[in-house]
Amino acid sequence: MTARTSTESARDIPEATVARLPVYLRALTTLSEAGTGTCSSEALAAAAGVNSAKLRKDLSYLGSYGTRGVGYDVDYLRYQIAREIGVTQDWPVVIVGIGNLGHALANYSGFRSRGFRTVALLDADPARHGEMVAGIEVQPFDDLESIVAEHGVAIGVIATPAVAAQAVADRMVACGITSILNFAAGVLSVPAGVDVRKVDLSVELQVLAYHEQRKAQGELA
Amino acid sequence: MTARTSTESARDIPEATVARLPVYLRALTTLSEAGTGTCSSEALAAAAGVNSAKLRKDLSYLGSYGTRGVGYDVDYLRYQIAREIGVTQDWPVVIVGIGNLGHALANYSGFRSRGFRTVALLDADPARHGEMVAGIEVQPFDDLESIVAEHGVAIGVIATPAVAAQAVADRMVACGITSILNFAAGVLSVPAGVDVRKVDLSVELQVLAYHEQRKAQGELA
DNA sequence: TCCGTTTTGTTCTCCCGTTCACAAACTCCT
DNA sequence: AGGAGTTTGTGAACGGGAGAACAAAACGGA
Repeated sequence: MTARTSTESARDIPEATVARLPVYLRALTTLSEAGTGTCSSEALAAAAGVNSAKLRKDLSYLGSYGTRGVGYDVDYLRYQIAREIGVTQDWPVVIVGIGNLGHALANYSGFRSRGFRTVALLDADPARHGEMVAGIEVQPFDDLESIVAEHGVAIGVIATPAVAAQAVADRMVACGITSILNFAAGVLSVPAGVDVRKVDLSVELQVLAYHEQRKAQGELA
Repeated sequence: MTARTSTESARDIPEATVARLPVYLRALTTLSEAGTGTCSSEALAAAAGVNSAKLRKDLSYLGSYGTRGVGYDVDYLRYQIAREIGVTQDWPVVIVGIGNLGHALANYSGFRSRGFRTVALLDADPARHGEMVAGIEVQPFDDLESIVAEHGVAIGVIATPAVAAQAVADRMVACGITSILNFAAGVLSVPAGVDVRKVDLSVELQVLAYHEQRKAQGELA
């Protein structure tokens, strides 16, 4: 899904593993807050909802952070995963398109608590400019370039209607953004070296509908 | 991701293909609206953002709906895919948790236009009851059972805080819902036969952060 | 110190999904 | 009617990820 064409680095962690690391991170945070100091791969796997063998294999890509016969130190492992996926540092993020979804994203606490700082909310509609959302003022989309330059933004979020998405993406790429999270429908085309991840709510529902339909067919057969 | 333990049916379409069918469906709709009557696998694949060989293989699981040397009839193929994933019929949906995200979901036009009808918005907070969102009144969560029974709801959406999610899922399952779209953080445990799909916004950003960090490391190496 | 217990890290095998490559099938032109 | 040109549908090779199984390593008790 995510196009990777940039430079290869020493250890490359499988894409499937990368997608699970944030899940482990969250499980570890929960365990830590519950006062757990050490946990086995079995326990952590249960908390993360995966197979323990898969968990151990995933962690082995990062290094050897466990102790045989004992398990993993929760806080230590948590730090190692956070460092590996880069959430120990602070990532400035720009959100474009402050409709219903943009509002929800701006207010979503899960971003800030995980190292993502929303530095600007942009919208092309002048009627929205000046509105305060989640303590941040909505600014004109044309301010994109100056904001990206000022804060060194590398990650952009697109929450606009589908028709505007490609134009927004082009502007983002032009001013140096290299990672895009896209909530708009349709396919974005971006140059090599730019990562795009897409979240499509209606696709998720349609997949559920397919399985639901199959269940119904099975019953009357 | 999605646990499938229900009855196996005649043709089983690979999970990866099922996830792409909605994308093809959208591309076909766009083509149809642009007045295109026929298209090749190459053209459709470009519109959907996939490899043409993959597209043809995916479509071959549904049947043989193309014509060699010509391509696919846009409207005919669109109908076939829609029928296969079950969006020719109307799916009643319940949304639980009418915070920022719940608002966005209730207002999201992509659901209704794709055969999903929001029949109820539920929230445990009495302060929200009676509020009109997207033309629908927010009702108490305790009305879940009666609403599900009345409308024959099979699909539920969870947009609550993480702490409430498991309890909501349990109630949903107890009253007959068999497909859940979960936006809350954390792992849901449900009995076999119930499908859960999870959308985790912060996981998506963290995956981007990982790749972004790698790009940065590559530059200074 | 030595042995049994626990748990990690890793190897091996299997399966699913992707991609290539090509034969079959259809259209159009002569 | 026949041949050239297109495009589908699919067989086969390939690569990556999932899970089982086990050896290596640490701990604890006698």
